[in-house]
Amino acid sequence: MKNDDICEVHCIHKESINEVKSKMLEEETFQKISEDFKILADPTRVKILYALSQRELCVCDIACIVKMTDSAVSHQLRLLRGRNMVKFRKVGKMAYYSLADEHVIQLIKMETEHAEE
Amino acid sequence: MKNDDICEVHCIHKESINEVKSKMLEEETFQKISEDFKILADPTRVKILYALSQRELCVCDIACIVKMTDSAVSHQLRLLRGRNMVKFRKVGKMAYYSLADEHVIQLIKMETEHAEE
DNA sequence: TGTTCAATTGAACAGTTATTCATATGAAAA
DNA sequence: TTTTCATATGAATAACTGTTCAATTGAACA
Repeated sequence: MKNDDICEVHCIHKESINEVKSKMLEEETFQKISEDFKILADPTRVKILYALSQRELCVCDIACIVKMTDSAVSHQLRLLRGRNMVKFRKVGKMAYYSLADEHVIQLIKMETEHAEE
Repeated sequence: MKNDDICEVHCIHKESINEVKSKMLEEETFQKISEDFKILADPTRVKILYALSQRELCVCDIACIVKMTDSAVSHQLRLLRGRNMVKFRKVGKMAYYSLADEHVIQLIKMETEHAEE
């Protein structure tokens, strides 16, 4: 196996490595976690989510609030929809979006407080 | 100003917009928040931080644990150092890294629990 | 002094991503 | 039906990012 080879030769602290290795999470879990954070790694998306945490809004309103084109906002909403982070209802031509997952807002609020130091 | 123009013509819910707009954070704050999350938007960095939350480790050990080359790990550590998320002490040729900010681990743990549903 | 080795660094490459622009959809109003 | 308008979408572009590779640094030891 290649995994071990990387170390076997040069690594120094075998005990530390084994101890920490045994506590590591699944590869898949780390992947999932970073993918979730990736959603919040863009200011436009954070703004959209923050705005939606205040109240339900249509695409046009969001675009106005976050100062982006309708198209750009729509693309981001599509992404957020795919992640089940927002939901929407159609009324005529318009689409009203709202938060589907309050969890993200907790993360954002937590980070806001930490940033304000 | 261009900011208003985007809306003025077509936007529908002026009250909603004004209400939400007044509650929005500073542009700079959103920028800062998303930059912080960007750090956690990569599985290798999450693994490194998680490993360091278990104990102090040298570059070589980390490389072994996260299954990456020393070089790749060193590049990421440089980035994390720049953000004051890790600190290190030199002992001879080796560099022992540890967490400088417990806050990130809280975020990761929070996201882990949420991911395990 | 010269060699070895952990760590660092810069340049290059490949892969990803956010925005723009043009176009399409589909519902309401004319 | 035809036009209008909110939203959605695909393709293209530009900017960014993570890893690799080659080379360097600097400490320990022969």
